[in-house]
Amino acid sequence: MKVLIIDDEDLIRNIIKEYCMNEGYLTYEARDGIEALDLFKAHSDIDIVILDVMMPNMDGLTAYTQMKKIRNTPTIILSARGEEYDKLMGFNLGVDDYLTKPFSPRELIARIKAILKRDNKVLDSYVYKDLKVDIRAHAVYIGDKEIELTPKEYELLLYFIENKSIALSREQLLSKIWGYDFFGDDRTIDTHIKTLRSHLGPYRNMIKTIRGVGYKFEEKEKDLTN
Amino acid sequence: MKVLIIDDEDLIRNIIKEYCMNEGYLTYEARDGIEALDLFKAHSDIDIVILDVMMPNMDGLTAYTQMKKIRNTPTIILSARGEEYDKLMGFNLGVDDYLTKPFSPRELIARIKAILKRDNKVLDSYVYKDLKVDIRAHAVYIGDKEIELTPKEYELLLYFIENKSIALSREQLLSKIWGYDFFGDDRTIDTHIKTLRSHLGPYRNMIKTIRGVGYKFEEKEKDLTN
DNA sequence: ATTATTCTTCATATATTCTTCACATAAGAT
DNA sequence: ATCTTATGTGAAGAATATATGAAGAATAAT
Repeated sequence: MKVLIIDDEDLIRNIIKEYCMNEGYLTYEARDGIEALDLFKAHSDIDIVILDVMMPNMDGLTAYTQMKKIRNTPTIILSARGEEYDKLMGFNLGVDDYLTKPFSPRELIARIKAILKRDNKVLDSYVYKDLKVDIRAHAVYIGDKEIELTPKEYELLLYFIENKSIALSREQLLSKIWGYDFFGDDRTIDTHIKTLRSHLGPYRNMIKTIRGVGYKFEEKEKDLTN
Repeated sequence: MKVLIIDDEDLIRNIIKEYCMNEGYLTYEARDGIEALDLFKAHSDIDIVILDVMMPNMDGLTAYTQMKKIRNTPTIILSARGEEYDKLMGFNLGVDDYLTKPFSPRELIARIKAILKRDNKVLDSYVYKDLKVDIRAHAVYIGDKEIELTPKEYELLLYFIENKSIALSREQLLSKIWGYDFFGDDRTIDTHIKTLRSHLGPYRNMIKTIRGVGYKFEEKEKDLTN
């Protein structure tokens, strides 16, 4: 488990770090939003983010917004004041959890565990119109007909679903699905996208090409009538 | 219901015993792993084992290992040490439940009940078309003809039935059927799948291969017409 | 101890999937 | 409109995973 801790106060960071290490989690640390974003971009294997809203350079909410654009990683937000809570709600951001300082580290660890646990069995299934992905069965259906996907296609589709409406670069897809130790060609993605699309049949347009960037999965098929 | 209580502390043993008797369970008691094993061997009607990890002569985990070799009886492990490490190990070993001392006897009873309940709701027969598995008789039929399965094949089939429509990894099958202490090759599963399939004859396609993952048991034979 | 059965491993065969490449097509830029 | 660049696509060989057969090891039965 890898935790990204973002807080400008050394004391807080260290306490959190200690507790995380105690649980056997690996930690990355950042002092502000800029650092945090760099780390977040560089390490796609981060499992959870712990983020202080009050920070110099780039405030927590901005950093949070940016990170969500890159990847959908569970995040716990820390705040010194209760007022910030309203702000968060105002943003209507899908924050995973929220803690006000001062908090007990035990409480934090408990919440981390809860989120990671919840995350491990995130969705049992995904349904959009008559496209269904049953994760326990490791199967994909259109209507009641099962469509056979290869391992890579299945993983791709799952990753798209977990990150719907987020533009994903080829780099990102490679590192997340193929692993950091893949040194092949970017364009191999294209071929898998091709076959995945063809398997998705009428839903092929849910995978949208973003020229110069990569691909994005959206819950609306492009209009086929033109 | 017969409970084997293994703990070197008389006090703890007696408390557990009291509560068990209150529930109408019969109890066997052992002070250490050696005694426990003797009792366990002698009484094949033991329904559940409650085991302290810290004991003289033979420690709990060793005793646990030995018992698992003899029979697969649900086990609740007790530990005085709160370290997460032990807990994790416990769970990885396929223990049914885990409690850290001090625990409330009520909690223990609740867990015993949960396990026994889970254990009892196991179906006593499974039927699909003319494939019949009579669990009480430990026999499998296709039509009227009994098909002879080896122990591993039978356990595999049963586990598949209990987890139908769920993708099962080789790891999972190994740890559940072979036990956590099997250090052999993953691929030995394949061979058992092969022989089980061949024994299942016309139903061989109910065991579906999920490439890159493992196997899945489904209540529909793969369509052979295409 | 001997025999029979079952389990595990290994080598090989087969099937599927992955990757790359070349070329076609489409989108933006000039 | 043309050029440039990025993506789409089909095909083929490489890489990988699973299926299978056989043999020795382990276990249980006699």
